[in-house]
Amino acid sequence: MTRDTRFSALAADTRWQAAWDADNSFATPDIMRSDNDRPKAYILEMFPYPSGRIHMGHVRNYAMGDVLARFKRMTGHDVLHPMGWDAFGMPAENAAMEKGVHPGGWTRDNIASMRAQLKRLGLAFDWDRELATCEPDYYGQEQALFLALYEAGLVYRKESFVNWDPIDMTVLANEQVIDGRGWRSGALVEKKKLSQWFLKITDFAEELLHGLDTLDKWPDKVRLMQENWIGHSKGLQFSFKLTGSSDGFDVFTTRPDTLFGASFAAISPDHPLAAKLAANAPQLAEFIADCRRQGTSAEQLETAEKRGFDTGLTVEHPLDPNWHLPVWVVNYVLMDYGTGAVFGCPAHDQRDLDLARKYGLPVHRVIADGDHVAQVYESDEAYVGGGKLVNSHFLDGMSVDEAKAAVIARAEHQGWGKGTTVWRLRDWGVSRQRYWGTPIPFIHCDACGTVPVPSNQLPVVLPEDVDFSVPGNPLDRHATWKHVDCPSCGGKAVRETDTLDTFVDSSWYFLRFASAPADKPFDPDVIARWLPVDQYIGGIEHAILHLLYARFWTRALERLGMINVKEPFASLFTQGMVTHETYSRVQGEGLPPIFFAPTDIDRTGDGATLKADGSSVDVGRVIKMSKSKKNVVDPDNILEQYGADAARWFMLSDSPPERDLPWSEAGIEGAWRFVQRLWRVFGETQNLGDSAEDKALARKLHQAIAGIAMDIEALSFNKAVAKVHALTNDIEKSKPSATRAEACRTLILLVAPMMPHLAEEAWSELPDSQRTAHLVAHAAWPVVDAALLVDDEVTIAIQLGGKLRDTMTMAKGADKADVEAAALARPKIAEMLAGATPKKVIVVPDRLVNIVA
RNA sequence: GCGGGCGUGGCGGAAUUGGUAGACGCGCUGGUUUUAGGUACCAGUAUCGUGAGAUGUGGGGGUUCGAGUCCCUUCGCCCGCACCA
Repeated sequence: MTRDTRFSALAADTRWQAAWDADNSFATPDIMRSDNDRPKAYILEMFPYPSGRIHMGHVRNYAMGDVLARFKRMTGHDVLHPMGWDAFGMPAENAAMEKGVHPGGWTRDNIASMRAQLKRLGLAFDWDRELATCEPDYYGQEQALFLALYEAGLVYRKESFVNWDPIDMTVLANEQVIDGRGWRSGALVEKKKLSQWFLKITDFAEELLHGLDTLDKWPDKVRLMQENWIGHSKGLQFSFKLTGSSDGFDVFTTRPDTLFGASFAAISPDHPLAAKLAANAPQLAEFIADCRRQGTSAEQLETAEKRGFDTGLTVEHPLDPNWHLPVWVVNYVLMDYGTGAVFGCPAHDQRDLDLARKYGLPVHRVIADGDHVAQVYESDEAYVGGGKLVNSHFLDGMSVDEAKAAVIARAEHQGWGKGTTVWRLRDWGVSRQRYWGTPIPFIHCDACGTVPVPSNQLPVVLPEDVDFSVPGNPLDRHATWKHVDCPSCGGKAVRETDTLDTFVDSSWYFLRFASAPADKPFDPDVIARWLPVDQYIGGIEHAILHLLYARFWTRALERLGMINVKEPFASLFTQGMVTHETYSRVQGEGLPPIFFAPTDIDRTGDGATLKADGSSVDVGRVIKMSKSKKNVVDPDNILEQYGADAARWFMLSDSPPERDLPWSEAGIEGAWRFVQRLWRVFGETQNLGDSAEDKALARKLHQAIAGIAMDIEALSFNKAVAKVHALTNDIEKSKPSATRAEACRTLILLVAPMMPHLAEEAWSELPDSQRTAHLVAHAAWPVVDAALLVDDEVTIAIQLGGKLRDTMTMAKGADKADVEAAALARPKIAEMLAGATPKKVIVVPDRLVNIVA
């Protein structure tokens, strides 16, 4: 049989994808089978939103999970590696409005084309477990879970603000608010209060915080971000009494030590007192209305210029009844945090200082900053560091922590306040005034109030006949869907027309992947076997919200006794983005630059020209691939040109997986050339040459087997790739031998998780006697000969005063004294020492000798 | 603004976690093979210096026999901020 000198990637991709399909190679084993003694591996990548096309970020994410899943299969695990679709969400409704298509049809078409793209990558998914959150068999079960949480008292309704577009008469997402205006209408966005559904995630604040301690296989940065997000803080809650009134309001502070530096009390524009005062004060009402045009995001609130309105009221200082502080309504105090009111201490809080300087309020130092102790505070930068208390009566001389404790103790003793813990975490608002989401299974009845939909009437299915020609929620104006009989009294009633936040959909999909019975959300016994997910892989942008919500949902179901796991993801890996340089040309003053796609560009040395006319364009920074900057590379073109294995290989090469990966034409071509190079090496599997053994190569082979396995386990794919390169170099440099032939055969297995099509092709060429399975997909990872892992000689560095001067080869494990003597005996070293006796000699076994002269 | 992260040759990065900085790849330079281009193969490639050598991990300072790694400080870039997914 003659062998092609070139590996035909396209033909191999098709052939082996068909073979895996026919063989059902990646079916999930029945984990409940009675004789099962294999370890399990649940490998999960964050499921994608079906936008229509996969992008390189997906390719990278799924290539990583795939390598791990295939590797785990080779190392004898029961593997669950599923794929599905986070299929509800705004883009489908936007498409409906812009193109007149139905969100369902648009979404399902997108799923079909993205599924085909993923299949072309040769990903080892169990497609039988595919799910889409927009299908009633999924969201119906989600409704059942939502009702279970409701029964358990974890769901409630309250009034809350939304971004309201007064022209389009619709609720906007934060991303639809640009510079305070609606993205379509351009209208100034207002905050509007609506009655909405909430999940009591705050009930779990403490658990979610302490649970982080058990997640030792999560990145520290993610745990830290979640810790800060949950935001456990201890402080003082106390009441300010309004001067000349028995009324007052509560404030919370984490800095009770600075109480003597107070110069005003501040309440949120959304504080009840502000609303009460505004009723008789048109200017204050106008100020509050103005604040509500700021939008709802914390970022907008905190970056906006600090502004305030003096209500004219004053409150008594709790430590000195004769000291009166003015009460201001300020735009940076959040109603959702603490009590919605604070005292302002400008010297030691930047926001308060900004406000004080703007309105000429007093600024008193109470914490000494080194030698600076004067009460009058001059700087425009607040001092937030530690130090001794000054200008603070009985607190003078104490440290910040002592003063905090002293003030709290006095407040508790005198009865005007108490030490309190507050959480930054807020309850999760899950209401969305939109069509394309899971209907919230409730019915509003004038007589009975808000009534859950009885479980035998689930799922509440979204109506298909909806009209997107006018803005707003089509469910709300649907002619028939919302009108139902009350399940309780049988009278006329209306359905809840809000749908669930799509984060709810992604908060339990990993359970449904493991077990998806038709009549209930999941089977707890099966969940008990598969969960937790052994390796979860996704973008760092999900570090807080998605991951926190999924943890909460899992704990809530556990509290309800529905499952027995507390933490859904045992190990988390956050991969970096795929980036590309940008090509642009300025159009003229005031105009945004025009961007060009990489496919329209010829890259020359340090510049770039347009293919169409050869004119030059500017090469811009390397940034995340995005449609608006046109710096995207379509995976389909790459697959067609180079095949799946080259694409996968490039995604895994070079950049550490947690860091960004800059896509380049040169890079993918390099990967493609390496695929061809391996193909040639795989042609040497039967070339025994003259010698039977090549000890040095055997050593390198076994070091590679062990090293690559370790790197894959650690998801350090770039290092695994480097080791494959190094072994390939070693094989090519060595003379034909039985060892070399064996190394070539073993190399097939080593690259199989990363380049499965090439591996199958090479594997199929081996005689049956050299194959442990008919497909490499079923083959076992090669066994390491531990005796070959250690070298018997090591190179030892010789330093003089920490600078490298010489190296020598010694037997591994050589005695310290021998190593020292050998180093001192080196002619170069002796010459440099010139007979002087070293002060000190440091010997690091098998590593180096440092001689301090 | 708040929270988190990253920074090493022309480029992506490696460095057994305080012990020979630059593995491996890309690119580039020179050469061989090929009708030619591509492919493939061989050699070289941190910087300065003819050399011995010196310098070098964003900048500055420190700890240490020894720092890319630890500490302080500073600059730049990226991610998240609760209705994007």
